[in-house]
This record gives sequence, structure tokens and C-alpha cells, in this order.
Amino acid sequence: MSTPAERKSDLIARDLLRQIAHGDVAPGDTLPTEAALAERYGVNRSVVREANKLLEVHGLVQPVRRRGTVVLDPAGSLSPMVMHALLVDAEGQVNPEVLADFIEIRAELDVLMYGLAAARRTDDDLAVLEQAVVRLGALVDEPAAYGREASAFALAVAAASHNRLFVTLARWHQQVYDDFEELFSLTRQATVAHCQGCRMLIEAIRAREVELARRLVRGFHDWVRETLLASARKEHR
Amino acid sequence: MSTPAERKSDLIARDLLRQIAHGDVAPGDTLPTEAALAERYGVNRSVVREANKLLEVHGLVQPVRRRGTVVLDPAGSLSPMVMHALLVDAEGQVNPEVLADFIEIRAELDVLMYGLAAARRTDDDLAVLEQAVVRLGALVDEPAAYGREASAFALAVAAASHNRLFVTLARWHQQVYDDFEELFSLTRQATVAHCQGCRMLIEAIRAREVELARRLVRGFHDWVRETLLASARKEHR
DNA sequence: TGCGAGAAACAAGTCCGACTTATTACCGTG
DNA sequence: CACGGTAATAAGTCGGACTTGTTTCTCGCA
Repeated sequence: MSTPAERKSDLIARDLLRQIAHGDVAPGDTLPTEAALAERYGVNRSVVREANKLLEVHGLVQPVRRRGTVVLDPAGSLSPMVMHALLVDAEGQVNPEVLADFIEIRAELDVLMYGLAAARRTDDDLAVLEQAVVRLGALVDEPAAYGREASAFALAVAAASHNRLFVTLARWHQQVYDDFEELFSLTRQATVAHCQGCRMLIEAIRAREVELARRLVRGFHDWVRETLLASARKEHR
Repeated sequence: MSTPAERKSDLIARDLLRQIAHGDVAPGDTLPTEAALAERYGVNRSVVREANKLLEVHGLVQPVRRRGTVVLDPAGSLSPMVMHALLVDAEGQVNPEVLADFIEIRAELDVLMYGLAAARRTDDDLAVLEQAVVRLGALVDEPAAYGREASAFALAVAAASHNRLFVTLARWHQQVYDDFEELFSLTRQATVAHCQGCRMLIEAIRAREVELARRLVRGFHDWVRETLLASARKEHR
């Protein structure tokens, strides 16, 4: 069936990341030497070096000569890969507290973003949004595809906000979400409610009703918070 | 004088990043082959591979067999290194439009963060904040050191908000700021005003006056926006 | 006894050259 | 013109050697 041939360096990096995120090695400790890791995983040292480079770029580790690669506090990285590792515990279950922190901030950002979209959208932006919501409506019965399309919708709103950083954030969130697709199995009830929410938001954006858009987003996120956290807490026992 | 011996792979990566951020190579293009880069920079291919790995982890590039390393849209990365490259143009000057996008979002996040800090702070949090502001007050005449201490203050507020993601964001911002230290030369007027603002904010946090804290942050960021953007626009000609 | 200079050990950083593997492009055959 | 096989290519992996910056140990001197 042929796995897509993931590179060995990435596999090793993920394995080391898991150990760091789950606290098997504490900040301040050092990873095994490159030579030792090469032997442990049965690969060449250059492969280990590339794995370590990945961790280093993510801010999880810092190589220092003659000492080894020292582990840093994993809470300092924003990369989706690290977020994923921090959000999921050793048993593969979502930590509801971390998730709550996440939602708390995202809700506020969405309020701002939708408000800006309502204030600044062009007619072209609106057309793109309407197409996106039509595609959403056609997918309410297919949770996996719906999730991807919802990310596309969020990206379109970000574009309509005319703030480049929101576009960047939307892509970032998309990556985080992709990693989680398997965790948040959307129910039909959820997709229908989400789609309905999007339709109302588009109307607000069309009418340039900034305050209405903001209020709608607030309400929507209240619902998200209840739903997601309830299900995460239920599973987290 | 001895430069701190930056690794060749990092130097090369920065050089390539600069070219990508400034559009010398467009998304969809491919970088030169590893062998060609190795020759161009006079290093071994493994060094080039590590440089490419860095770009790849930052989401700027994706290696594909038999084609080369293809360049992606740099607007998809949140890493401070990339932000820096996008925020500064070829002449080393800050792009005021990108900066405005940045501030727009940060202002909203700060309003939320300070509000949460006022609502949730413990007595310990308050003590740490008060120490931090004392240190700030002692540095109003030393712009460089003041900037670093201001980051520490922001980190303390993030901790007081009791949302882990704010702590992560504060560190992220700290890294972005570190890269910019040389660009934003703070005037004495700025440090004094900032310090005074922090004192007022601490009072609001002490009294748990959520709305007051939020209003103060809004006012403060209005001032920041005017000041920073005015100076960035002046230089950007 | 204590302390500083020098030697050794160590781990990351760099280099070399070869081989492997996946993918693309080319080419000759039906 | 379609098709299948083959060659070319660039990333991925390998192994082994050498370099460089640190730490630590040791030894001789004050």
C-alpha cells in the first residue's frame, strides 16, 4: 500500500518531539548525542542532524558544542506541529484546558477579523465568500470534507479583512486543524449549525453591519466553546 | 573581534530567505539544486541540506524529488525570522503597511490579555508585575535595555492572564522584537510614556478593574499606532 | 595545599565521495 | 499516436574522516 515514504529525519524528529512534549526529557536536559541517536535509530548521523535541525528551528532544542543538544521549554513555540504535541496527551486525547486557552484567544481574533471584513470587504471579496458558503452547504453530510472547506471559508474571510496577518493566521490555523482532523469528528448537527452561522455572517458582511457581525461571531464562539469543551471533557477521563 | 561563529547553514538559509521574501524567486520556482548551492557558497552539500531544512520547517520551501526544492508563498509562516524578512524591505526599512496590520491585531490581543489579567491575577502575579515595573522605571534612559525589560513585563502580564497561549505569544513577540531592536530606536519620550502607561495598568490590575484595564490598553495602543506608524512612514520614502 | 596552564577528551560542525530511490523526460517500438 | 521501457536527474541516505570550540582533567609550580 506504500506509505508516502516519509523521510527518516522527520520520523525521528516526531519521535523526539513526542518525548519532549510529554516531558520524558525535561528542559535543560540534553538529548542523546548525534552518534548515539544515529545508532539507536539505525540511520546515518546526517539524518539525525536534520532531525535535530527541525527541532531546533521549532525552538525546542539548541545545540551547544561539546555539551550536546539541550532541550528548551516547549511552551515557546507556535508551530502547528508543536501545538499539536502540546494539545494532545500521551494517550492521544485532547487536553481540555489547553483547548480552552486556545479557543479563548481565537474567539477574540475572530470577532476582530469578521468586524474588519464587514467594514472593508470589496464586492469581489463578497463574491468569493458567497461561493465558499455554497460549497459549505453542499458538504454538511461529509464531516471530513466539511472541515477542509470550513478552513477555506475562514481564509476567504481573512482575505476580506484586508489584514495580511489574518491571512497568515488563517493558514496557520488550517495547519493546526489538519493535524486534528481525526480528533474532532464533526457531527451533522455541528456542520449544519456552522453552515447556518456562516450564512448569517455573510449577510452581516454584505450589509457592512460591523457590530452585527461581531455579535454573531461572539454568539457562535460561545456555542463552539460549549460544544467542543463538553466533548473534550467527556473523553478526557 | 571574532564573530560568534554562526553556522554556515544558518547564514545560507538567511541569504536564501532574503531572496524569497524580496521576491527574487517567486512561489512555484525552484531553488538551485543542492549541488549547485553547495558550489556557489563553497560548502558541502550537507550544509546546504541543513539550510534547506530550515527553510522547509519554516514552510517556505518544499523539496520534491527529481524536481528540486520548490518555493512556497512566504505569507504562510508565523516564525519570527520570516516575519522579520517580510516586514523589512530590500533597503532595510520597515514597511508601514505590514506594520499596521501587525499592530491592529496585537492591540486587540493586548486588550483581551490585560482584561484577563485584571480578572484572574493572583497576589503572586501582582507582586511579579510590580517588581517588573520598578525595573522598567529604572531604565527609562536606556532604550535598548528598556526594550528587553518591556518584553519581560509583557511576559509577566501574560502569566497573570492565566492563559498558556498568551505566554507563548509573548515569547513569540519577544523574538520578533529582538530581531527589530535596531529598527525601533525608542526615544526617551517613548520610554517614559510607556512606563507611565504600565503603572496605570498595574493599578487597574491590582483593583481588578477589567473594563478600566481594557480601556487603558486601547488608549495606549492608539498612541503606539500613531507614534510607530508616523515614524515608519517618515522613514519609508 | 591550592591554583592556573596545558593536555586530553568530547560532541557538534564540516567535508568528501559514493550509492539509492523516486520521478520526470525521452525514445524507440507496436 | 499511444504505449512501455529506459536513461537522466535531484533529493535522500550512507560511511567515514577531519575540524573546531568547550569542558574537564591533570600536573607542575607557587
